[in-house]
Amino acid sequence: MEWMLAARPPFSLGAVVGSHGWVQLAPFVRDEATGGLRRVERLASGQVVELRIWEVPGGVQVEVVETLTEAEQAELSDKVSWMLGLVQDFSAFYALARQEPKLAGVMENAQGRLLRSPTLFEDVVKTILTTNTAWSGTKRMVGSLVAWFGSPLVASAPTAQDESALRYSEAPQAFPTPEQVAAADEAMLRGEVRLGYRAPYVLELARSVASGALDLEALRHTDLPTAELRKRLLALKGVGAYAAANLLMILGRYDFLPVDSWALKMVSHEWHSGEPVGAAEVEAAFDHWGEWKGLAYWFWDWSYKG
DNA sequence: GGTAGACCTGGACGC
DNA sequence: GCGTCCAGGTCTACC
Repeated sequence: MEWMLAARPPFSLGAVVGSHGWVQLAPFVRDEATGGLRRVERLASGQVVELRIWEVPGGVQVEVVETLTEAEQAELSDKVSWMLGLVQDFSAFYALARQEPKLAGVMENAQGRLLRSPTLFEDVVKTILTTNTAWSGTKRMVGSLVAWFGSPLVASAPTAQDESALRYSEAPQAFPTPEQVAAADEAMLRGEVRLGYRAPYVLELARSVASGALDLEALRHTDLPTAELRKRLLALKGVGAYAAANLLMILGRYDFLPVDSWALKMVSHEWHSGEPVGAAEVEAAFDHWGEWKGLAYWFWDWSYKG
């Protein structure tokens, strides 16, 4: 079955998919045939489906092979809308960006939305797995986590033994739920999934969410001030200044910059003749963009391409 | 509040 | 093929 979801204009699915590296992380798959997205998703009912999403005039078309109940279809619509930021409004940012040649074209290209996962749990895990590692390491760790703990798209009838046994699978799988990760132990996350020292961070996060002690998903729709929301994120083990800023961007708050080694290099060449700079210089470079500084930084047309 | 060192892995490099 | 070095953010202990 398939259905259409409307998007606030301007909208470009290609711009969302290309907004950052998330599309390269399982279970996201870039759909080369349509320029859109594919993704295996587990529904609240436990059913596992493969979503296909492509752009149509006015929004996106969503397709799954399976027949869904009304509730399941509504759940998927909510997830797709959140992932693609279909209702996000960037008109205030575009009005400011119009004055800045380095941001020329952001409105015409419908830039602003950042691809996000259906749950904040998934985005926090992925963000933790971007820290202190190369991008290839992030892809490997996320892929391994999905392969070990995700729900398979096509499951044979499980036996009692299968239910308790963990099996690595490269078949298409959904991102694991907090409960599925919480059932692991740290040694397994270190030794098999090879998360390294990040293993206890991911495990603690999963167990906090699974036990109900931490309502992470509530932060997706909170009206907390950005500074307070940042404090909540920084309270998560493994989430520091960079990771918190990255997550705030995903949550639609752009007041803080995700300053990493790449940002330091770019700002160094853009405004300091290649001389080493610190986080303060990066912040200063974009401070005048106020609540939009994160987006200005993200879509800046850097002179240095190295 | 600021800083040094440890954490873990994969890739680059030299032998 | 093996060993060494380095890059990549965050945490903890210490000052």
